[in-house]
Amino acid sequence: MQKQETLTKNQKIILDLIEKSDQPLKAYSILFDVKKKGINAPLQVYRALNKLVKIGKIHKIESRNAFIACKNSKCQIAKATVFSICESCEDVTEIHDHKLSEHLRDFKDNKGMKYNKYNLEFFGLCKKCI
Amino acid sequence: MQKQETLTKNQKIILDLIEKSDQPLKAYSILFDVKKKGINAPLQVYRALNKLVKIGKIHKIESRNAFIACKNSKCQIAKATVFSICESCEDVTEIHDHKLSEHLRDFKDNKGMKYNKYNLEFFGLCKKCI
DNA sequence: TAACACTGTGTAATAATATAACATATTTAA
DNA sequence: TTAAATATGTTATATTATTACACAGTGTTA
Repeated sequence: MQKQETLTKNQKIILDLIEKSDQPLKAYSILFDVKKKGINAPLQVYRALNKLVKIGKIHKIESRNAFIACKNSKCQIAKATVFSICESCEDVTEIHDHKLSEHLRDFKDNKGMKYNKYNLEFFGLCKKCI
Repeated sequence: MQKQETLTKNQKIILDLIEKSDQPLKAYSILFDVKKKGINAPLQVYRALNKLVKIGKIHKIESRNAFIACKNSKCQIAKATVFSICESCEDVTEIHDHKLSEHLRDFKDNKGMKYNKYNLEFFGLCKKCI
């Protein structure tokens, strides 16, 4: 069981917006969209985004500087993310593959490093774009 | 056998610099360092970086917006990269793990997507920082 | 209750990362 | 030897993200 986070007003507004989109949103496009709700400055957006990432409600697509909601409602996994990204249409999908997750979770390098997180991004062409 | 790329002057200058560092360098720190060699503008740096990434001589650490040389001299693998990143000292190491590479290379999602590239970043604490 | 830590807010300014647009030069290939 | 492709140099600008400061709310804890 995990502590149920209570979101603040700004965090809710921004999470709502991201959850309504099935594709990643960029910080300044979020800013544009939430101006009508009284969020005026980049920092207000980034603060909310950082918090939402931290608690696993959204993930950052590092190669795209964009943020996508985690569809896995029970997801506490801010720490183990896998995405597929179409380089043509930029469609992004989060991948939940048990075997792959296991493999990555159990991965040990030869340097004695202790991992607590990973992010994997696959690139290619989606069905539509092939 | 692969076509041996001939690098231009700017590309060589920037590759040299990155190869001399065992840690990732950021574009504007590269710019600062190569100003004495007559490279004056961000775009000159980014153009060289993009080319070097494309031919696999360097890799971009997406989560850090930084560039590291590929130590694997035979590396044609701009397309399959794995890194370990220490979140305390920011030490970055490229990982070459045959079994892991195989697993990732062979990964198929359930959406019929055709992958041609992936990037995996592990985060944690290195030996020194534990 | 007051003192404190902690987290969040709002605002302005600025830093850091990256690309567009244009004119020109060099290299490669037909 | 012309055309296509790639690279250069420069200026300006777009995009992404943080610093710094003043203050407000919430929950200890003493």
